[in-house]
Amino acid sequence: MMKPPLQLLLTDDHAVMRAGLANMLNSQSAFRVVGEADDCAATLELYRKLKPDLLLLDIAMPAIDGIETLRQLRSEHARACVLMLSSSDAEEDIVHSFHAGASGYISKSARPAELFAAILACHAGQRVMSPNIERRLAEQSAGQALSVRETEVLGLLRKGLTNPDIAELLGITRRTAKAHVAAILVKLEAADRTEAVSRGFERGLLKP
Amino acid sequence: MMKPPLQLLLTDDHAVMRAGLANMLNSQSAFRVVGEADDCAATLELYRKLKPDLLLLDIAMPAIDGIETLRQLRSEHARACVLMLSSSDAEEDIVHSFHAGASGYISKSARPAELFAAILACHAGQRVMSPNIERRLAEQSAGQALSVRETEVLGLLRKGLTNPDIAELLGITRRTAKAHVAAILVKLEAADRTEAVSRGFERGLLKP
DNA sequence: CCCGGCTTTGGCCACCTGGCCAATAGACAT
DNA sequence: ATGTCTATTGGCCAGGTGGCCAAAGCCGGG
Repeated sequence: MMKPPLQLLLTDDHAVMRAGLANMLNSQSAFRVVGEADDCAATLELYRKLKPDLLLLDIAMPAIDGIETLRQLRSEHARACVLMLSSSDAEEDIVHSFHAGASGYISKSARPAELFAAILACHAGQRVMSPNIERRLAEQSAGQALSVRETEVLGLLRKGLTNPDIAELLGITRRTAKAHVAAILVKLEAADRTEAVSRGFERGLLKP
Repeated sequence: MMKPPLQLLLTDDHAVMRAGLANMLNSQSAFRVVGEADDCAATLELYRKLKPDLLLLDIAMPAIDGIETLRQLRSEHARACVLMLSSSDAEEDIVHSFHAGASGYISKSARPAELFAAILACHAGQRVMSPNIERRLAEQSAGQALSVRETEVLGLLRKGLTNPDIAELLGITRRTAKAHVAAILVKLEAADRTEAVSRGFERGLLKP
């Protein structure tokens, strides 16, 4: 006796990836792709309509990224089962995904069999991670996390703002702006604000 | 009477993408995926062995990226037909791809039918680009290209080096280093070196 | 053969930067 | 309640930054 296939919803802004993934998953009797979305709005709409067993959600998307999409979905469907698909493996994405309520996180570098297993495990209520992702999380937890304010300041540094600029924009003194920058430099192990921004991109704190 | 299917070689570091793509392409009678590679070395090796009609090559790869892989392949097989697959659509990648001898360039956001058409057109000897990529190239040619030296300096800025640091490293005076930085700021329309680095990431001049 | 771009170099100056000293108030966790 | 973390603020200073003036040699395309 066969179980009915799992109903899957796919979200990825790359049509080629969606089509390939759908093709591959549908060739497995355990899965059935019932819908595809290419952005946040379509995902929420299809989720309401289709009530899939699991959502496969790509992290990197233009405008509203996968993490924000996940947040919005969660606020509506608290028990949704969502497996994040990542290309970057930036540690920030992983941490944020789980904070936003992801059920699992798997890299696109995973072999198909690993993906299948991840979907099943995820649906069975387990927290799923690619082996190499677990390794990364462990080794990189050495890097301090930026506070909310610091992340905000990093975003301003990126735009080329000086400390006085930042102070005015945030309504604080330039001394305080300077303190935030100093904290960022320490936490990102950067020699100056320029290297800090570059580290921001490397760590996924900043998106191109 | 059917033509024999086109023999395709697939290169992408993401196994999920490869498998999905292979699945999709093989479901078309016009195509046949004869090999898959996940890095530069495997690509060169399989190309020699299989002599495919066309190589579908992903741009973004760790260690040796698609563009460098393309260069190496070209130096060996001058007439190879290579269609670049991109996730980023950064203009730098596109320009460099064609410089390195790509036959075509298509975004992963393209619909499957567009991909099929691109493969056929590419094999027929045409230069292929996604419509939205052509648009980008036109509108962004406004941005000046960095010279070789300037690109080199941008890479050093990213590491947090000061002008004196750069001067010493490159064996030039600090005045000259300063001149290069100034040129970079103008061309990237950046207010300071920090914004320049951030622009570098946005434009694909720098890779995370 | 000439034009244009790349690379190289000098000095002057107002401004910004990051390191150093130390301290207070609020939030959240234990 | 005690403690840790965060955000906030002040002044001093050596050194780096970016804008401004201008100009030379070299190389490849027209």
